[in-house]
Amino acid sequence: MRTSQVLIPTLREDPGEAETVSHRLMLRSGMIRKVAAGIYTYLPLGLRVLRKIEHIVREEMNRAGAQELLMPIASPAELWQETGRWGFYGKELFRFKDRHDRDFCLGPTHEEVITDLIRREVRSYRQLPLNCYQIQTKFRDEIRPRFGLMRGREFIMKDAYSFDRDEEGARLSYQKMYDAYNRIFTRCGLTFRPVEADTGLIGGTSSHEFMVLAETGEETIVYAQGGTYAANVERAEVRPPTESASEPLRPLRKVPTPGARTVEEVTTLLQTTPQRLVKTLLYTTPQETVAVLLRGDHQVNGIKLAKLLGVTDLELTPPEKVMAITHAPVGFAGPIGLSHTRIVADHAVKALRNIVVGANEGDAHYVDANWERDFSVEQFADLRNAQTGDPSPRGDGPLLIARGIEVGHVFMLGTKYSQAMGATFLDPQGRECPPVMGCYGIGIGRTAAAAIEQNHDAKGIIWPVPIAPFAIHLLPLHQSARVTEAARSLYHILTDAGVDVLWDDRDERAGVKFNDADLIGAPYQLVIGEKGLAQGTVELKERKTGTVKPLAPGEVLQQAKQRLDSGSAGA
RNA sequence: CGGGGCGUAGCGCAGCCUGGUAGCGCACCUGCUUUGGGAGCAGGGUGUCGGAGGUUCAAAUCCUCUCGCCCCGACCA
Repeated sequence: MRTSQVLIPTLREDPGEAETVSHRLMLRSGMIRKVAAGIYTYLPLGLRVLRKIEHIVREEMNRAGAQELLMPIASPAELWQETGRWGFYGKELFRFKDRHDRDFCLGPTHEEVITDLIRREVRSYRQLPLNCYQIQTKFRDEIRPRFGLMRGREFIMKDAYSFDRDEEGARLSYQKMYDAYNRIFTRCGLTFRPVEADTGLIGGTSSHEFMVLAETGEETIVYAQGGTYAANVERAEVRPPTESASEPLRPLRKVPTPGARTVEEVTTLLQTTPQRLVKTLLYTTPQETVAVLLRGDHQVNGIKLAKLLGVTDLELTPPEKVMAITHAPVGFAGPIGLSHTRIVADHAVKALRNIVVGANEGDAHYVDANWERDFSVEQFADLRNAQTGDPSPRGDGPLLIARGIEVGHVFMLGTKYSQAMGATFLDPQGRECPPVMGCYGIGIGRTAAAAIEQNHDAKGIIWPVPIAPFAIHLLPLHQSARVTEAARSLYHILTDAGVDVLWDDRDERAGVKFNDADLIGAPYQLVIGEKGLAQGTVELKERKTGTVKPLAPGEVLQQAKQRLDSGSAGA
């Protein structure tokens, strides 16, 4: 393709609206433009990347035995009412009425629609298993869209739904998708990791998220160094400590700690460590307020806590209410003398002796407090986030922390939707059974964004070969007939051989072309200038390393092919 | 939804505090020169100062309301 004939409006300066690397570079390289918050137009360059990713996804989904179909983006309220999600989903579900005043929504996901189809069309176990997928635009009216394609309101997603005769079959379908996802992200040239994920409110037996590893990732994952265990920190189990402190109990004392509210302030003042302090956090649910005890250096895990309490709504108790309950400002709450409030504690607290806790009065803490002797705990549980150095729950080494971007999610659904919607088939014994379902998503645009987060430098994007909008950026540096002719000739040789070439045929200076090429990020640049041609060479330059290889024009095709093929290993 | 911030030329910004002719850089158009990492000179066009009210002789600037967007937290591909 010629630059003069494609709309690639590159920006020299960073747009003010973008903070994140991928967002900035997508705007600057002319891949996307914003239409409204979280809603974007994909320009030719951006669309090419999406298509490349979609192509890989299609191939691997088909290979895994899934079949493509396409569901509507609008669906009637009735379907959502059947599963209760019309009421449950909240404002994220974009609702509207048609001219007859009937309720509709834009599909944020398609369990209802696909299950409706299956209940109509599938009668017999002989028709199962079945795995249907689509690549389609989804709409979720996100509370806060951000980071460009990373979290849009409108976004392109591959979603697949499997239907099986039984649990065993469903596990198999799940495994096939798990394997397919591994192949997909490998083929995309990404460094990623499947991690155990929280199953959320949907429940179910199994769920994995596919995380592209990147510093800027929104998710925190933990993994066993050298081992196999990896999980989203939301889910990662923390085992109770195996040993308790054995030092003798010292008498409880109250000490003044004026103005010391934070763990750091208190431990500094009392010359102790966060490991010997227990913080008391008050959480409020629709039913009650609960005190949660955690070791000073540990972070509460809201999901674990919500599960323990059996609620979905949970928030830190506001300061006025903390004052009412503890008779002290925030920062001085403690378990001693805290009446009428349930106290739960993380396992780690049980193992401690002679700890520092708040005194439930302003500017004072207790030291050498001890569980059982000085205060009671209703329940010990795993309530904290795993952190670096914690033992892996699988016993395969200490845990490390990394950041990741969730690009895919595979999920065992069980019969939640099939039962709710009365989808059944007849098994060999003639009994009516609900199919066991799974669902599997991949964010196409987010995968593109994640690829940029993972592959860029100060000058721009460095696309992995398999998803690059163009494999080679052809850069004639001069307007002379000789250079132009050499460019034309190489362009045709390469494109005829099936290589995606972007030919910068603009009348621009070398610097402009180089900078745009670096920004757009084709993995290779083919530089043609008078200087080289005088010696009978052109230059093949690798974007990632900057390595320049002088070549005779006749060698270019073979050399380029060789590099591009090795760059897309696994394809 | 809570907290913070921003809306001024296509893009990036200054001007606002202390009211008085709307500016700078880039981009764009014309010409000449230049041409291997975002060229130089000369000339040129560019604005409902996000919107609506109000105060004032006078509002980009002060006040009120409103819309949009960005960033930080609870949701998710």
